[in-house]
Amino acid sequence: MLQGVDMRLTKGCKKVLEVLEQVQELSSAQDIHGLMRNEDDKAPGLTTVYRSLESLVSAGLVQAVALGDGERRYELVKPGEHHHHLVCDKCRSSVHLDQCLIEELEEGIKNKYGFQIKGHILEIFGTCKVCTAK
Amino acid sequence: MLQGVDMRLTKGCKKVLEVLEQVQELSSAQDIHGLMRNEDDKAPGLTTVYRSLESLVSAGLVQAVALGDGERRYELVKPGEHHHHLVCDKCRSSVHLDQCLIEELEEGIKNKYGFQIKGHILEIFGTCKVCTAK
DNA sequence: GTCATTTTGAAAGTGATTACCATTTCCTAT
DNA sequence: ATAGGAAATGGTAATCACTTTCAAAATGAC
Ligand SMILES: [Mn+2]
Ligand SMILES: [Mn+2]
Ligand SMILES: [Zn+2]
Ligand SMILES: [Zn+2]
Repeated sequence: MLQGVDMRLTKGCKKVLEVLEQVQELSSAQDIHGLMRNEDDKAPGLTTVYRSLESLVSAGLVQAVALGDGERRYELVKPGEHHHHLVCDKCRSSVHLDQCLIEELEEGIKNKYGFQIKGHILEIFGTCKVCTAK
Repeated sequence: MLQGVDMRLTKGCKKVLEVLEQVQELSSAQDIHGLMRNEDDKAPGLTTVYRSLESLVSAGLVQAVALGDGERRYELVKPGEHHHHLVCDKCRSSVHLDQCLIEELEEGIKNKYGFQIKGHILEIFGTCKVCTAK
């Protein structure tokens, strides 16, 4: 899983990866730190968690997700890939979409506006199937 | 322009609308406040600017834009409508897209995932035509 | 082992946004 | 016009995620 990853795998990074493998929800830095410290008082400090997440995002192993509330979330991704979500207002669960809807538009936008796309944010909010049923 | 708008148009709101009509860039609450205070020491305070923006967004006259940095931006929109942007990393200018790419997907997502869409965020980053030319 | 480099983490700092709360303004009934 | 209650205002303090600082601890090449 970490084949050919071009980065120093510090203790902090390894611990963060462990936690992200466990929970498969979107987790904030503080969530991750809290989970670590629950089962080990000697787990990395919050600063290290932030730094590790930064490294892991640069390396493409983790993606950062902006939900528009001031709190960034993180999750494991297939190296170098990314995806978007349907986030439920009620239960905060999220459906992970299997394909990016934006990448296929890059060519058209480049042609129409002369704009060179380098990144994007896209998240969809609403009510999930389970919560609608209630 | 304000026909049939269902909200109390306070002094603060009017002043905010004035500023947003002038600048047609995405502006933060603090930008707006700063512009007001530049030309009038008695202009509404920052708290009022935030409150006014909240009302105007509810009324559908203004849209809030999340760019993923912790600072919300605002801009006038055609009442009840919204749109998305191509934001240039270099000069921070933004192209306002004429159609929402997500709304047309709502039906498909509803059918595929049983997810009822209520909102979304979508912003695209990169380098604009002008900055690429340099 | 020695010493330079990297990593770590508690505490302090930052910056946007929100909560408080006392004062002012507005509106309506008399 | 006036009194009184509701709404709006604005300075200050608080909040909260995140970043910076800097000194101590871990690492690793020689
Ligand atoms: Mn996901
Ligand atoms: Mn716009
Ligand atoms: Zn995408
Ligand atoms: Zn849209």
